[in-house]
Amino acid sequence: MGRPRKFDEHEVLVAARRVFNETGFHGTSVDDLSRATGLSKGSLYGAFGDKDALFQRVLEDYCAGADADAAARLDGPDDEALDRLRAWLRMPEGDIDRLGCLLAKATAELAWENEAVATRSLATFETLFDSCRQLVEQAQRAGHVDPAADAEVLGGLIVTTHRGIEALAKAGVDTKTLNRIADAAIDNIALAARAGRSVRSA
Amino acid sequence: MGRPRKFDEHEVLVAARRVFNETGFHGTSVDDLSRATGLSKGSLYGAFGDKDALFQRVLEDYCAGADADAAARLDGPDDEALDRLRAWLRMPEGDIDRLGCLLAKATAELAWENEAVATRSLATFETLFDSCRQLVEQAQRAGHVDPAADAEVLGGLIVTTHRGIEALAKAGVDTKTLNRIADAAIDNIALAARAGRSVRSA
DNA sequence: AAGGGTTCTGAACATGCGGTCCAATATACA
DNA sequence: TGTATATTGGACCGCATGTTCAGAACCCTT
Repeated sequence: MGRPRKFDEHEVLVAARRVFNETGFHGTSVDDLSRATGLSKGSLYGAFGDKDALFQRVLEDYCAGADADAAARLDGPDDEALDRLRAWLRMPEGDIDRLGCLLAKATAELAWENEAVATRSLATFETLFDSCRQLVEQAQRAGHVDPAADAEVLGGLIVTTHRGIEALAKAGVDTKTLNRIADAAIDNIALAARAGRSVRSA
Repeated sequence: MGRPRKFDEHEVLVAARRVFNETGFHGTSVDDLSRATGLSKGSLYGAFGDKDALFQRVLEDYCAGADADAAARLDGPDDEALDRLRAWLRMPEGDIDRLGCLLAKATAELAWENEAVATRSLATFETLFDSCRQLVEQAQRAGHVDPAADAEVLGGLIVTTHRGIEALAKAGVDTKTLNRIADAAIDNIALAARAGRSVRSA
């Protein structure tokens, strides 16, 4: 009964995400969203509620995808774990559906006033922490990272590097430089397997 | 001649920066700025021009300070260079006047539409790259980092880590975790001095 | 003391925003 | 085909925003 929807919900969320990514939450008007999604304002409100609710749906959709990607990254032989981490850090060719984009807006613009946004963002970050920790552990089992190293901290370091790369990319640093940095980050972690002690503690 | 200003320009810029940092550019109304600075809206417009111009002044003021700090960090003996980098990466106790704050807003919200903002932000990032490269070179001279390592890439990696830490801090990751990550980042660079080769190239 | 020049004040303005509503339309079922 | 139900797209409203302006306040010079 009743008329069925003419649009695909997920596609709308993706289109909306693109706009939010470009112009931020407060910088995006509902008219912008209407134009980008092809839905009229009335439809948007009918389907998703107000602008805040729509953003939260977009964020949820995005975080769910990021969580799934993080889980998928765990699949594979131990001796390729470092390569998977490396691939994750390097900038994609096609360009920018990187994690940080929306989360950066979310945490920078909304987290301070919207608890739900803050909570959801942090949850995805913790998923990332955990997935990176597990990948480091895989690399440890493969003998690519010092088994005595703290996998949790190294995993955190990788997430941090990822977020930093994304931030610098947005600031305009060129891809080649960022990819060299990504490689260095992985190489340094691999190197940690060999030495095992810092200069400081020596 | 003429009536003298009742306010200190730099103080106004700092107050404005604090507001921009909290609520972002589009999320901050001129009334907010008026309240925070103690200046009436008319005065703000008279002294700084419109909102965009004020933001650019704030950014310039902030970047200049960041540039100066970067230069100051270069002063000191070579064998303390790594410690200076470590201190820079660790979260300050007092809290958040960190670099990334305003630059994050600037690049995330305005860079895409305001060329001047993008240019100024990138310039400060390149100052940072250079200062970190020099610090790594100091550490190399002190024997704390492999002299054969690429100081430019390692410097870039440190800037990246710094930005990542700042991003995670904003996302709500606790300070203790972030400081462990900061330490690991430095330790890994120091370790690079010992091994010198990555697992990959082995 | 008077005048000129500059700044402050606060109210007013035009614009664009987020949010709401509704008549017309399209679909599914009986 | 007819009826019920949802969607649609645009018109509409109240409000907050960025911006401006005329007049008052103030300092310096003469």
